Amino acid sequence: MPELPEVEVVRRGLEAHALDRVITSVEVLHDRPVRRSPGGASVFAGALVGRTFTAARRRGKYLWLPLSPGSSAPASLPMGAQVDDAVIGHLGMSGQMLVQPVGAPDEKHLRVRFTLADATGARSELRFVDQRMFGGLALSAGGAELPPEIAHIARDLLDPEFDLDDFARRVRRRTSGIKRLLLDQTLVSGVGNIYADEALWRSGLHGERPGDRLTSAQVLELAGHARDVMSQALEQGGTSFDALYVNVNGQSGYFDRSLNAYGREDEPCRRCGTAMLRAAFMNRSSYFCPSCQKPPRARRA
DNA sequence: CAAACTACCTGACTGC
DNA sequence: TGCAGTCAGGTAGTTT
Repeated sequence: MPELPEVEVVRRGLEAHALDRVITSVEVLHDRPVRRSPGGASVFAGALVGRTFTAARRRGKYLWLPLSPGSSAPASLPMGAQVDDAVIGHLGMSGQMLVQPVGAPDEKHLRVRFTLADATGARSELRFVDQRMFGGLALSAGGAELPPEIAHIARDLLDPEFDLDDFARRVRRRTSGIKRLLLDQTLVSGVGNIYADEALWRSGLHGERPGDRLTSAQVLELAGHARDVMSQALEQGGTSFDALYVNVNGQSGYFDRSLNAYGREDEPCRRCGTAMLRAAFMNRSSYFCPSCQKPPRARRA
């Protein structure tokens, strides 16, 4: 499951292999991944032919690819509606962006195929592959700046402009459990279930501790741990786009070697030896050490 | 506004 | 062997 480090690897791969090439054709093999694109598959494909991706940018787990100028807005949209300044992408649970030679066998879950031609005319394919289709691609009027569709997504912990003090202030105004707040993309983006559990374990905090019962220092330490876990994963992540397929499938080795909390039910805590627990949380699981991460006392009524 | 819930997806796995 | 059930989980949308 791609989390922020994996998405950053994908962004770098796109930057290296998908920019400054003319899109000569777009084939949408399944409608669902373009479900949020205005006008659907036909507008999506039609608007992109002849255009060029000019950059690969990221906010949290969202990617966007600004486009070279187009001729006009698609006729099927209302007058003045402009939707084709960038392509927004999200990998969801199982999405991959692959660069393949023209004619390489289709992946089982290939959803969208872009054929690209470089200045010499040499062609390649950019493919969006997504088994479970939580992810998707969409046209946006956003352009080079943050597209409006993802304006609600906060900066992430690897972003030099992330405002730690503001984050701590906002967390400490909330009554929800800290794990829920870590996963709230309007407070901080890019933290998924795995890294949330890791950061909480490193901080010795239970995920149900309410935000307003944390000190500023605790929030700052937690954010630091979350940032460290993700930057370490990024360092160990793929170095070449060829390795991307492996990385995006979670086989980079990072998860096997470096996780201290996620997936370790009944295994000894690497700090104190106590058996780790698993608890149901938001239709998924939380893993924690019951000794290092004490649950909060019930709030007085 | 904040909080909490559900829907969306497919495939691997488990138990009968 | 098959079939039903469970689990994985990010985000948008709805409800309270």
